[in-house]
Amino acid sequence: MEQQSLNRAGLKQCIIDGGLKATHQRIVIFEALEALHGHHPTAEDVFQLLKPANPSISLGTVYKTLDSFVEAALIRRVLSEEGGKRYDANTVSHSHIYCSNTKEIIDYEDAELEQLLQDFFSKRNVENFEIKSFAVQLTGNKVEPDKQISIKPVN
Amino acid sequence: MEQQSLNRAGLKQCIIDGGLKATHQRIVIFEALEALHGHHPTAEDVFQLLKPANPSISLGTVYKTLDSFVEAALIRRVLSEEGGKRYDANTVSHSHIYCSNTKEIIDYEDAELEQLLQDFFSKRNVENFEIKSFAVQLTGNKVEPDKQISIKPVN
DNA sequence: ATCCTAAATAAGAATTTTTCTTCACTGAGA
DNA sequence: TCTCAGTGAAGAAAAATTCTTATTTAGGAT
Repeated sequence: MEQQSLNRAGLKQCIIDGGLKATHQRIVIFEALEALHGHHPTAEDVFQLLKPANPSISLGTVYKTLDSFVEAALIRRVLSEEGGKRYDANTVSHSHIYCSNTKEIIDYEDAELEQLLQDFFSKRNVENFEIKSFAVQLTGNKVEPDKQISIKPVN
Repeated sequence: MEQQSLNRAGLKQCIIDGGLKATHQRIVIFEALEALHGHHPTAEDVFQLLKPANPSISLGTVYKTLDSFVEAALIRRVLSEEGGKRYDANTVSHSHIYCSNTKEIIDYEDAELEQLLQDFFSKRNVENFEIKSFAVQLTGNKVEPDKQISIKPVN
């Protein structure tokens, strides 16, 4: 409980620093995003997580708040093949792997890769564009050791 | 006209090779996708392009067909921050630049970058994943020389 | 060439996702 | 404390996507 309070003060400051009023709704929404770290939630996901403890919160507010946060660069939109809007409180430059089987989006952090691209784009000049960020999008299939098909021999 | 007929035969074969029945609707949808090369259209975009010449085509068919094409790997879904489903008939590995001002998605083809990543991922082993493809997503702002603000001095 | 059948389509209803509108309310500075 | 621009709730509205059903069609078999 006390740690949550501490976090809340921090979150509040973040929101203010982003140039937004630090309302209760915004604070709990930000909190939910941090709780869902690595899950790349939709507005609906955040809403569902919040509802039990905040029965009066409105889905419209969640949508609007998430977009305000993105505009204030407090969070990011996550690129999606599936067509929904997804958000990520992790603003540190990182990449994602999209699993075409499970439709999951998984964080992929690779310092070496980051450096490689950093170097590349510091030299490379992209015509007519002021590049602000880059990330690698990997597509693949999860190889789950536990989901291996194993036919147990009779006897 | 004759070239279109030629293309149609080719497209038809593509569709069959993808394991799908080559219906008229599928052929004209594929044709529309090629015409919209580099535009990363939505289902609605394709529908609007097709409707004048194919008044009986149904939007639902366009949605379903595009998904069938993706499943058959004839086309790709384009990653989007905006949350809509976008498609691309260009299956050659390439990257995209997202312009946060105009919300446009622009193709970025860079052989050197492709090679760099190819090399990187041929060595790098991503745990629990069988990587099938990769692409760089750039975010930035278009610098349009013609859109410069210039205040003409009085007199 | 004709027939047959599984697959595909049109049409529109239904569902899901997102945005918008209105009005009441509240955070934070004067 | 007072004020007010910004914010929230609620739900209507709009946009995007999927589903249902009866009808039609492609392509293989006859």
